[in-house]
Amino acid sequence: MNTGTEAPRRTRIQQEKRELILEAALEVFSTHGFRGSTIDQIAEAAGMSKPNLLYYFRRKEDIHETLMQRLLDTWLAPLRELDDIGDPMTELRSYIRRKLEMARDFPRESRLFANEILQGAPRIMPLLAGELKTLVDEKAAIIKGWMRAGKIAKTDPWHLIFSIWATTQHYADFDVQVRAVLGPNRGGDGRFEDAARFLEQLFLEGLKPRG
Amino acid sequence: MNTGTEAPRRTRIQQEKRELILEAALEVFSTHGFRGSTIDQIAEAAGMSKPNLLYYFRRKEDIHETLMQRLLDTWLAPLRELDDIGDPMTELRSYIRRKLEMARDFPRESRLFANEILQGAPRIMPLLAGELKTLVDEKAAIIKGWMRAGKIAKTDPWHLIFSIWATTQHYADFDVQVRAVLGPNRGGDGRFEDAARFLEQLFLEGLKPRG
DNA sequence: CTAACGTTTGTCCAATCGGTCAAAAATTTG
DNA sequence: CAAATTTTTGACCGATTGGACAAACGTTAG
Repeated sequence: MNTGTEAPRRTRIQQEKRELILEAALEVFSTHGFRGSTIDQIAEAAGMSKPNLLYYFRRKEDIHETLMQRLLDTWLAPLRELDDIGDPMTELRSYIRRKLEMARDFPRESRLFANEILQGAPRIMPLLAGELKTLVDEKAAIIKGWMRAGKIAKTDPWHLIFSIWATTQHYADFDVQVRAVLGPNRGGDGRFEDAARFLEQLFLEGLKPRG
Repeated sequence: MNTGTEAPRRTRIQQEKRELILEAALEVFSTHGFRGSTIDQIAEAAGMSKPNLLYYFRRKEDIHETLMQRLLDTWLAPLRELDDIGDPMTELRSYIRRKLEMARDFPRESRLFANEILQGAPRIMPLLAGELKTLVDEKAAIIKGWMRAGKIAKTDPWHLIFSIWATTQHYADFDVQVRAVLGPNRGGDGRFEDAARFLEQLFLEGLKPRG
């Protein structure tokens, strides 16, 4: 019976339907949070009946859990890519760029994550204090090395990472506010390029007037 | 009967109980969002029965609405204080500091706001595109004046404001993650001072190594 | 005292929630 | 084809939701 693979064996139709449900759930969870979302909403968004959805995911939590697991892998990929083989300033700049691109291309994933953290991270707390902390500490050490070598200004590497997260994810999580404030002209598709230009200058040179 | 004040006349006990409810609701709404919170939760947190709570606020939405109205006044106060009578760089620095202090002292208000925006700002959208946009445009003009005068580096004033919002509010909205990553030692009460030091340097000089 | 008014609560309601289940329908297998 | 298996659905369940309501309670003014 066992096909030999480790993952739970699923038919082609199961794979497709599960994917459909996860796509719908991402849409719903990211805009209403976990408790604010209903199975009916997700089922309707996925174009199937509630019992049918529950045939593929037995509990509401299972959908959310699967979604979060996938999210964290892709979400931390940019940070994982940060290493000290290249020029430090270039390395940081491309990390910021990649992060901003993720906010632009995967805003729902960003909001899903933000919702979870905002509400106290009840479902991923161990991951934050474990895997995430380890990764950040590791990258902070690299950055600290750059500072010691005089390649970038001496400052707090952890808060530097926080500031990159905050500024880039802001364009996904607070997108409604950003667009409302920028208005129809400046708030169009070009806003991400404006943001990229601004962030590059901010992290590179700050606001002190140039000579 | 009328005391002469314009506000709806309320007995002393009504004022107190309403305040109690709003305090409890802030706690609950800020951690579970609007849909994720229940009247029972708020009533229990306020130490009264559900019907008693509904005697002071007829609907769940009324509580949330009152909370949001109060929030926006105090929330935008720091930005309102920004004017061009002082030294630009000092003015910006103290705005950042005030904003960070608000994230430290009023994290629940920050999260309440973040929850609302994250979910598409269904209840305050007109305010964002109206009052908020007007205020930001006004301040952006002041900042632009500073840039023209060569007082600070030329860049996008709107995205500058966004970056200040993002970096400061991050310490309230993502507090759980910040503390988890920093760990018990660096994540203690001193984290806000570390953040203040870092942000000051970031916005002042950026990351380019100093000569 | 009593009447009037403001406050509090127990009880109830319809709607919605997450989830179950048996049976129908569709698909795959022999 | 028919049997076995997988997929889909309608009906239903207990729990929880936001809210209504009348009765009870407390307080104050005359």
